[in-house]
Amino acid sequence: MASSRADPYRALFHKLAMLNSLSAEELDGIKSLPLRPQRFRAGATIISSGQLVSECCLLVEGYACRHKLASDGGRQIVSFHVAGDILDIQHLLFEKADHNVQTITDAEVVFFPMRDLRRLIEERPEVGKALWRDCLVDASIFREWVLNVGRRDARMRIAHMLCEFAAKCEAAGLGSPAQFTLPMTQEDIGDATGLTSVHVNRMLRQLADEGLIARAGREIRIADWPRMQEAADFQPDYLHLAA
Amino acid sequence: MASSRADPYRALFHKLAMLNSLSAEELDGIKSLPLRPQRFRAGATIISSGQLVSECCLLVEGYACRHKLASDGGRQIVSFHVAGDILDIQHLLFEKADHNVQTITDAEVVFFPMRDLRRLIEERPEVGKALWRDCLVDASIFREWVLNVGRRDARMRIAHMLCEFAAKCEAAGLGSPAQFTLPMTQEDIGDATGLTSVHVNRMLRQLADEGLIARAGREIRIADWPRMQEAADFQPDYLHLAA
DNA sequence: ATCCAAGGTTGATCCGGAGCAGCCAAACGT
DNA sequence: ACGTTTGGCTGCTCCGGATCAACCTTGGAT
Repeated sequence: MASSRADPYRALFHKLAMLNSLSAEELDGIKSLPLRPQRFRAGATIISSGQLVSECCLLVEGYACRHKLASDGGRQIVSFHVAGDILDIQHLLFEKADHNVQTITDAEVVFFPMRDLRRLIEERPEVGKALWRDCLVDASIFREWVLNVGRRDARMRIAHMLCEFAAKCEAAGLGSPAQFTLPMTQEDIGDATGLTSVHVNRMLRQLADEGLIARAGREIRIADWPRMQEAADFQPDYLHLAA
Repeated sequence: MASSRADPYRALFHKLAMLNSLSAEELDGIKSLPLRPQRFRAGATIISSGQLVSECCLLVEGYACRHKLASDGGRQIVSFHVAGDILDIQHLLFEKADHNVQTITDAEVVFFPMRDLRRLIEERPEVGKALWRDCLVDASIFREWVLNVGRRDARMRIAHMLCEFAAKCEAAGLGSPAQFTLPMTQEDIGDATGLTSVHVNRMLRQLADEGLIARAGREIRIADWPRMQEAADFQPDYLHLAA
């Protein structure tokens, strides 16, 4: 990871540009928001469930996830995030966090005061629309995850999770299905798919044995992307990457 | 079900009033939207995945659900809906449906042209804020469902689903945990919780044997609400029913 | 009054993934 | 260079929930 600070807006603007046509004034509006950068170590908790939140958190570099805890202590990851993702836009309208946000790798984030963001949205409704759209994509992904953990078997669940992550990385300019980094542990993958890390390990091996993926450390290569999508029941429509 | 048409706004305004302080002008703006009422039989499909949608669908009476299909034909219900719920607000910003909307009972809905709704939101940003909030609540519920199907055992999953539905019904003025109607079949409950209808049946019996619920036809009574919430790991915060 | 279709109920068997245990390899701090 | 920690890997056993198969109940339709 680079030791110098990355441009905090690059990844976000790259994402916004794909789907929304924001004017230079609107982007300047975002740039003029006061911000507070902060670095977190891998595994650090950025936001805890129940906490009152008055800032909006943008992931600038690294990887993060959101998760909830069951009464028996079981952890369910509900989303993975890459640079450019806003991690808690829901606090624009809710005071209290209903889930946790945690880093997966060392990460750099910036915080915007929610109050200033609200004002910007009032002045520049197009910015609000872009962020609203982002919420809707999030919700669509959650729906797909309900399907994934509710109705697919272990092998397919993991294949699907890999496809989605590959697609997200590609959209963020962090690689392609043919070559990307899988930053999370097998334990994390288990917590995202409702499986144990032991079983994740076996399924990854099986996918590799089938020639669907090739692993080298944390680098993953999917040689035959259409075949992998088929095996994963992955239809990327729900990511709404195209307008 | 009453044969005469219900006031299409009553349930929606009841819900909006709980969390948003919309002015009379803003509510009148909603009332002035052109609308097209339509009745559907139980089990009818209102919106199909992949379809282009240019109207917004409000459930006025009856019950509905949203679901996705896996490649093996398995159905995963991702949400249940009661009167007052908007069933597809995401089409405000997405053209194409990424999941299906289906009635559970005979139902009455009204359609608003999305174009007019967009215009209203531009003129009355508070209306947009109220709808945005609704999307965020939806997303929060999806996250809880991921946890439910990913990390809870069958008994708890069903108990949780019952608690959530009871809370939603109560908020909509359709009963209370002490007495409400469960309109869906055990097959539906299975499709929502990632279980088979056979196993749903056994778990419902078990919950009844434990005295947590009492069933009479499709009427459910939860005598000891705190004990049931405990058994279900149900903490209603994620529904964001309070401001 | 009778038929029939849905949905609810119960029993028997099977299997996918959990749980447990232990080992190995790489990365890290000192 | 060395111990320690963290994550990856593998074998074995067990169980929760799926699957298959009937049968029962209820409510419409005729």
